[in-house]
Amino acid sequence: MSGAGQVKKANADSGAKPDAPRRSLAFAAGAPIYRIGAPGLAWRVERGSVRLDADGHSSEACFASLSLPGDIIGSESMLFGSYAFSASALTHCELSPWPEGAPAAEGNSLLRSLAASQRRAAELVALRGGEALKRVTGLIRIMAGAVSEDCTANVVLPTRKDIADITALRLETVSRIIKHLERSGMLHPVRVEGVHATRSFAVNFSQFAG
Amino acid sequence: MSGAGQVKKANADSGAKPDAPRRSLAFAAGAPIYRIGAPGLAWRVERGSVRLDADGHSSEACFASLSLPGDIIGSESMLFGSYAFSASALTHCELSPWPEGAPAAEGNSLLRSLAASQRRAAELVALRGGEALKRVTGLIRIMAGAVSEDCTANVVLPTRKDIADITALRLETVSRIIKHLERSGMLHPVRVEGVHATRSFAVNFSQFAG
DNA sequence: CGCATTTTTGATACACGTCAATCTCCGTGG
DNA sequence: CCACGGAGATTGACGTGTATCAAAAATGCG
Repeated sequence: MSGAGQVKKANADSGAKPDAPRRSLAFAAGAPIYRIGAPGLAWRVERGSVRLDADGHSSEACFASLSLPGDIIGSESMLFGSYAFSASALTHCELSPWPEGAPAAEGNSLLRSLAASQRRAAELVALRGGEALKRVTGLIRIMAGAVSEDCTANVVLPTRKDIADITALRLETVSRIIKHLERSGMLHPVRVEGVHATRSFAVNFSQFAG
Repeated sequence: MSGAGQVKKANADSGAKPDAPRRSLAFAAGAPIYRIGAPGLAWRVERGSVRLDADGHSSEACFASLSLPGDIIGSESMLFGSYAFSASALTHCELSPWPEGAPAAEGNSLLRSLAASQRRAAELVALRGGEALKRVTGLIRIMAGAVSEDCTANVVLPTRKDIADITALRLETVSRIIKHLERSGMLHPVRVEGVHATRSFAVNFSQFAG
């Protein structure tokens, strides 16, 4: 979603040995990664965030899942030969082919990604109920990842529209809430090269309620 | 949840050969199946519906997932040795140990249950956004399972409270919507032995909007 | 038959959705 | 360098779909 991101794909480590398989691919925020029904590989999200969309019966994509670093996406193609969801980059992200090692003897790896998938699904479910403020702060916490000792972290958020789709709110509501969090001092806009000024924040978790 | 269901467990096929492993276990509506943190097996839902709950930081369980016939639950215990969610019966249900065959060489089976888990998660996400009426009819459609040629099926629904937890609505809202569906002729109460009169319906899908 | 649980119904309030205008940020081209 | 235009974000005013609170009715069970 989020309209206009150009399809800038790039090989992340172009300096690698020529015979080695590609290590990872980078996608700009908003860029499509793969489309439902298309054939392709499974991927591991190395950095950034990815949005999965199910088949909205018309052309409008409907949000299905969120994937963060460590998550596996597109594994259904190993079974069906094609993707069951569309994927697009919520923020700048890097993916690497999965599984990386031997294709067999990965039973435990599958089990791990199954467990991870279920935990992520439970988090998503939680993000779509309860009051709007908690949904948005919940998403921010999940996307922030590692938090330093002083309860501080940096986040790059998706567009307001994408946050709205994830939390089942409206973009205007999300905008109001994020502005409110800024004014409360929980979020500080941070300018990062190449990232929209409205999407990169320093978060102060000590002020978070939950 | 739905409070009071007693813990009536029973071996479903008590007449089986004595040396054969247990085939399946039955649970009454509302009965707890296993608790988060406890050790145990993975199960396949054969009939009925199961609710999974994550760790609500106080004692109140918070809805995490819904499992229907064919779904695998508790597979995380194969990895961690204990359950990551609590499970309880939404309706009368039967479970059988999983995997049933040889414990190894199940790679494909894991892949299938991973794909199924992701599809189910996407359905759940869809049930928690949009207008209340569509959420409830969406859940009814999912729980109805097989639909006959004349667009008719039978469903046994969970309590209003459980439906509310699944759809992120309030129990009063759910009650109003179901009554509305009854009066519109989309739902007909059906009395079934052993099931609460307010939870068993014949559904007429031809009158459903979506 | 009487109690506990679940469901239904009503009245009212508010959080969020909706509609619409404006503003900021950026890239593009004159 | 500045005018222009588009995408995303912000803000305001207003409406409404659900939540909330409260009480009665139905259902199931001992």
